[in-house]
Order: sequence, then structure tokens, then C-alpha cells
Amino acid sequence: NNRFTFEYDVIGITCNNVPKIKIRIISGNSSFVDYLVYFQEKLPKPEEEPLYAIEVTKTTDGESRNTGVYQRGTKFVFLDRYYPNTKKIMLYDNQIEDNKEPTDTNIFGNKMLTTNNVSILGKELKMEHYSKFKDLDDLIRHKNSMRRPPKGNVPLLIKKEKDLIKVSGRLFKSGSLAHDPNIGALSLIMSSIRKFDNKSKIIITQHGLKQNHLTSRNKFIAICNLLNVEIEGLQVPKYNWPKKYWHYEEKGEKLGTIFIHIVVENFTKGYSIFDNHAGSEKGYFVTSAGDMIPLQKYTNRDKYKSGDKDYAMRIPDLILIDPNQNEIINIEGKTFDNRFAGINELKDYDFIEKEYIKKHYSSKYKIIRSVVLYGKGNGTDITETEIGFLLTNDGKLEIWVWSPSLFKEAIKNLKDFWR
DNA sequence: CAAGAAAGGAACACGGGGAC
DNA sequence: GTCCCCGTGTTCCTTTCTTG
Repeated sequence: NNRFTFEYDVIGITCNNVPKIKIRIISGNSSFVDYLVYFQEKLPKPEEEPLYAIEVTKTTDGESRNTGVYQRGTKFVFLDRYYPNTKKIMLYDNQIEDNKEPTDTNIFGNKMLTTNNVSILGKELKMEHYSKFKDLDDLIRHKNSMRRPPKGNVPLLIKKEKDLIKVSGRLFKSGSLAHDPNIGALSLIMSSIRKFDNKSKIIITQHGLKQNHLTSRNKFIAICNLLNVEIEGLQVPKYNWPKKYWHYEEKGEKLGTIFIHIVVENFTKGYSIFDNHAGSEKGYFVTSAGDMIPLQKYTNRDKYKSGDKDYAMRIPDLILIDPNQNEIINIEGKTFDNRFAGINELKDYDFIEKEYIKKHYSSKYKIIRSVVLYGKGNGTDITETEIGFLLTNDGKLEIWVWSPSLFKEAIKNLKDFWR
């Protein structure tokens, strides 16, 4: 009936025992990995246990030691509470060159991941750089023999006294319990300790927190509840676990841009040269030569840093190229209700067009801008030619005479394919 | 300069409270 | 009740600080 069912079929891959691969967009109710893989015929429910849970990062050791390896740790510990048998995977999706030799921080982090039965993919590592810790002493020795941070920083250190294990680490950041790298690092350290020792008391010291920073919905509090860990001098509140680990995504502007992205790449000669579907995901711009270059964040860094936020570089959610029509399309995704804000944001793309698109693509390409919508609305409501596509919440695909030809071609071919 | 740690920041989801 | 503002929380980086 020409409606989208919010399910993507993967075509072109065949595999014994796997007749069909389907993709759905879901969201987590708290700390949540990027992908879940189910192997079954029926549509998965949150109560059912997935085969794989995959977390992806693009941050390299060279860019940031602690963020690169610790920050995602909490997710795996959190996942274990819901799906203890799911295979956990950390995928390094490095699109730029990483360090030749991993730092100690990186090795320590990798070893904690594998100690927690997380498989590491996408990184070429020597065995000794990711093998599991042998025992608690091995873990403690490794961390405590690492170089100390500069004065004023709290080193991550583990001290074992009889039936008590003290772990130091700062958790306070900008007014709350929000120190991401250390939330991840301490989750992994505590969970690793628990693999070897289920009896000793674990206390976190030098955290910098006050009682009012401990709230019952904080993910770190969740981990403390789960692993029976104390925060020195404070009372750890009881965590309210969400009943379900995830739910099907039904709102959110990204549904529209993801849809057009996938349909264009699969049903036309067009393809993406930049995408930023998830808010803070790191994105790369693809040049005509096929190189991936990271985008700058400011049009004028000094002015931005001295307080003028107008110098942040505005980036579209998606940039598509149409080799047939020689068009490059800058796309802003919005919900139907926010469509006018989307039209407004189109005005902000002068900088990226001048500094990136025009520099890296020949002048034969005409650059156009378009808003892609998702949500509750009707195609007949739209009279603004800035809007190029609408995916409605009940799966209707709406285009208009003024829509970019790439969109028209994509939708036509999609409909013909499923006819 | 490299490494360990901390801080700065953008984007978005969500829930509460007030306005209508 | 519905709509919208606003603060809180989460995620994912990006950059900075300091010293061996």
C-alpha cells in the first residue's frame, strides 16, 4: 500500500541460515548501547535477549586517552543486568589513523573490557594489550604502576586492605555526578573487581561529590546498586531500574533523514558525503577524492572562545550528492512541528558550502538546501518549497513538484521495487 | 612532546510546572 | 486537558592542563 512500515530490509547480502536481515530504529531507556542484534523470525520484544550488543566509537587513543577507552564502559555493565547472556562487542570505527602503540591507559581499558567479556573489534592489538586480567592482584598492580597524573588531578588507584577495596576517582563535574570518563572507568574497575571478589566491600574515594548529587536515576548510581559499591561519606540511594532496556523509536527528527539517506543510497546513484543523524556523533566530510576529513567546530575559533557563540559552525544533518543531476543537497532534518525552525536553519549553511563543499567538489555541482521532515502531518499541509520530503508517522512518503530530483527518483524507484 | 586526567560544550530527550 | 518553557540528565566528543 505504498507505506513505510518502519522496518528496513537489508538486501544484497545472502548468508546460509539467515534468510533475511531486518533493521529497526530503537532507543534506550537509560544507558544504552548502539546496536542490538537479534536472531529470530519474529519482531523482537525488549523482554527478549539479543544475540549481540554492539557499542561503537570513533574516538581514538591518540585523540583522548580516557575518553577513547573508558567512556563507554558503563553501558556494558548496565546491559549485563538485563541481558547476562548477550555477547558484548566494542567496535572501534576508526576513520582516521590511530596511535601506533597503545598507551597504558588504553591497554588498561582494553583489558578491563575483555575481563568483562567484551570482545574488541576494529583495532589491531597484540595479545598482551587486551588479554583478561588473571586475578585481582594483576588488575591492581597494572593500574597502580601506571604513570601518575599532574598535581591537582585525582589518580585512579585501587587499594586493597583485608576485606575492603578502595578505588579513588573523581566523579563530580559541573554541578553533578557527571564525570563521563570516570563514570565509565570506575564502572569497569568495579565490575572487574567483582569478577574476582564478590565479598569485599568496595568504596569509592576522592570523588568530590556531595549527598545532593546522588540521585535515584543516575546511571552511576545504578552501577553502584548493581555491584554493591559505596561512595565514601555518602548514602547511595536506591536506583529505579527502567522495566525495559529499550523501546521502538517513534518520534525524533532523525527518522526522516535516516530514511531518505538509506533510500537514496540504495535506490539511486546518489550517496552521502556527510551525515550527522545522532546529535553528538562525530562526523566526517567525504571529499570528491574519497578522503574523510573531520569538520571544524567553529567558523572562527578565537571569537567563539571569547564568547561569541555565533561563530559555531552550523552543519546540516545530511549532505547527499546526485551525480546524475550534478547536485549537492544540504539537508536539515526536523519533526513536522518544527518545520519552520528547519527552514530557518537552512540559512546557516553558507560557511560549510564555501569552505568544504566548494573546495572539495567541482563547480559543476549545483548546491541546494532542503528540509526533510518526520512526524504527524499531511503532505497537503506543505506549501513551502524549502521542504523536500516528509515521512509521516503512519508511514506515508510525501514529495512535491519542487522536491530535489534525487528525492523523487529515490521514492519512485523504491515504490517500483516493492510493487 | 606524550600521557593521565579534567573540563568545556553541543544536541537532544524528558518531565514538571505554569499559561491558556 | 494541551502547549510550551525550562531545568536535569545523557551522550559523545573536543580541548586543555600539567608534568615526567
